[in-house]
Amino acid sequence: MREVADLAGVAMSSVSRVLSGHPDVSPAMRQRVMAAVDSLGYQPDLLAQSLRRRETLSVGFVVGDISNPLQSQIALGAETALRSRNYSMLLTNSENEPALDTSHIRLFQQRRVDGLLLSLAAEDDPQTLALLGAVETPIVLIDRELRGDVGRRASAVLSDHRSGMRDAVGHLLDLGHRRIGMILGQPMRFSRERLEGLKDAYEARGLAPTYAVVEGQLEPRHGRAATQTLLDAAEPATALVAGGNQLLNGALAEIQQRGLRVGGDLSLVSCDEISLTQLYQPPIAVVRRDTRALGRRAAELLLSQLESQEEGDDGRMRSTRAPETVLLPTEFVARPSCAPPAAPAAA
Amino acid sequence: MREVADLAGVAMSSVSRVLSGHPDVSPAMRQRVMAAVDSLGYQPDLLAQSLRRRETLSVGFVVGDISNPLQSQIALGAETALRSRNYSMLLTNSENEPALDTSHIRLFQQRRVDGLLLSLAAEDDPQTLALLGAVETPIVLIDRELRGDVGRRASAVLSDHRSGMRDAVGHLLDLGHRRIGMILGQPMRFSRERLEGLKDAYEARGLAPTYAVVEGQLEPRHGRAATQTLLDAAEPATALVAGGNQLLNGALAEIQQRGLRVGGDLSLVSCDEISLTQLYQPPIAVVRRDTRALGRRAAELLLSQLESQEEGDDGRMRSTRAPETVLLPTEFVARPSCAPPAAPAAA
DNA sequence: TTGAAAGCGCTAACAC
DNA sequence: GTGTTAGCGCTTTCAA
Repeated sequence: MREVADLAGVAMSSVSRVLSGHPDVSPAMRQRVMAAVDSLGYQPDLLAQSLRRRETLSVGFVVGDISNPLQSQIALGAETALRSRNYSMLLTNSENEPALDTSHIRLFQQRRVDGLLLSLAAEDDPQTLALLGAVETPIVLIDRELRGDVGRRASAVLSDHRSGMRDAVGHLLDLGHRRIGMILGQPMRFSRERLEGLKDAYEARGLAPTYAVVEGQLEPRHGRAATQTLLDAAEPATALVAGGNQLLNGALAEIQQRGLRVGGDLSLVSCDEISLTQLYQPPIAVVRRDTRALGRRAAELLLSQLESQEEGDDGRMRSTRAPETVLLPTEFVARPSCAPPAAPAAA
Repeated sequence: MREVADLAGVAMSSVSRVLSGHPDVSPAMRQRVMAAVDSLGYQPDLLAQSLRRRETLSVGFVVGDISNPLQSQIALGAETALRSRNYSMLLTNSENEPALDTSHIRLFQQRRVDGLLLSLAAEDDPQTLALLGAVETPIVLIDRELRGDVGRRASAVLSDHRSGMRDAVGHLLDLGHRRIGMILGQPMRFSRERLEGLKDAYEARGLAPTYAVVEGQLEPRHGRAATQTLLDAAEPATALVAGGNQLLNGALAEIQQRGLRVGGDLSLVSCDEISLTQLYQPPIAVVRRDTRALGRRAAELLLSQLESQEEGDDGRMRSTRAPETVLLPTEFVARPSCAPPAAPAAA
């Protein structure tokens, strides 16, 4: 920048003003400076700019595992939205370890990110909650719900898992299934809501709670083990609901191993659309949602917090806008993986 | 840091030395400083540190579309490796637009990233090549090959698509297929290599080149359209090779629409393993590779360049290590999606 | 071994 | 409208 100023024969501050679009600059000055900038191919140093301006135009995104299609779609939506407003995204994987969540959040703070997008590994990790309580920047939780002050101070985008699952289980019940087996992941909001949706459907029909639920990790191994459990029970499940694509993978592996026909011997519903659910034969019914929009809305919530910031008495920036929680819909899509039970339950 | 120094009653420079592990610090000093750091919960500002040290411990990753499983697995591998050496990853999507590639690379430069991990949208975009020619930091290309000086100055991790495809097509030929239809993406290295592998297999058996190839974009739409083309040809293909998971999606959609049985009416091979290829009935043969290792090796190449840097005469850092190119294997996995043609070709 | 001082590249008062 | 100056938070000579 020094060079640009010299070449243009003006002060550095003038160059700075031109480049940052300050209103009080004469056209002549703008001309000279821009000419010098072009001839030198000058690019401002965002690092120095950030240090001085006290904002980095960067956002930290903590995700469990970016290789999971669900999460990478969220990341895409978020990155695209952030980029459209000139923010960059720092991405890190927590490997579903709360301890990594905290260390990454700490690192992002040291990098002075302007905000945090969090898809946490746990909703009740004390370390994480304590750390988040001390975080100064806006936070947006993605499909997570935190208790206490932290939960109240953070924005969030949530999916309405409950209503989609209510429809899904309702569909199975209406087909005649009574022993429905549900495979869930970690005890977080999405699991609780799905379970509630399941209960809703039974209750709405005045049916006894003859379902079975197996909780575990959102991993294929658990999907497979849970499927075994549910199929080997005294009263085997006639329909399975997999609470995520990883669980579906495990469930399908077990189903195939046993030579069961999906839709024939066993009905199946999964959560979140992936190419497998659409192209499997028979196609697999899903509770789906717009995952990309989930990421996009999360970024938008964060941006709206960032863009409504004012300098507080202590010199720190504080958002003037209250945190928001957005609930995005889910939709049950019936497909041939759901059919009446092979041996119909007594009506 | 000022506060820490005051509390400990020492100079800021001493605090700095303690924190950055300078050898010449007395144990007493270390004690005092660390006590102050702990009591204040001080966290160094990485931004200021970066500005001064002239390194950011950050790497820019430009990817076409992170929601693509292939690319998100690469990203996971890369991020994990970078993180293990304390680097952070800035991620951006080019949406397969060369123009976005360049603008993102430019942005990353302004953010003073220490290096670039690039999965470019095109291998021959003049703007991109010109820009890369001016980039000072180490670059690692991911499954891309650039011509000229730029290509020589950059490191790269490449997959050996050719040999895996040679085996795949060889398998189809040995089953009796002669009209093999190949669906490829953009004209980049991975497409060229796959085509070469195809040719290799025909030539190795002394067969006439009775294959058909359709090039296009790595998108489901192209996969579908190409499948139509290949199946509606005067001499319809009896086996299809899809050069990527997006193409497979489109191809399968068309195959199902036509009511064709994979493995029965039509043999099928895809590239890169996804849950669909493993769990489809029948399972789909693939040319697979360790995508996570691809990302990991890319990050490792970059790190080895970064860690062997020295200050040049002009004050800039230059790596003393020559760029490396690593070739990673692919492996053909035969599966029931490949079977003898319905109407066997004349032997 | 430690401290004082300069400065990374930029912006924001403040003065002219 | 433009220039001068101070300083963001840190590291790194240099001198003591």
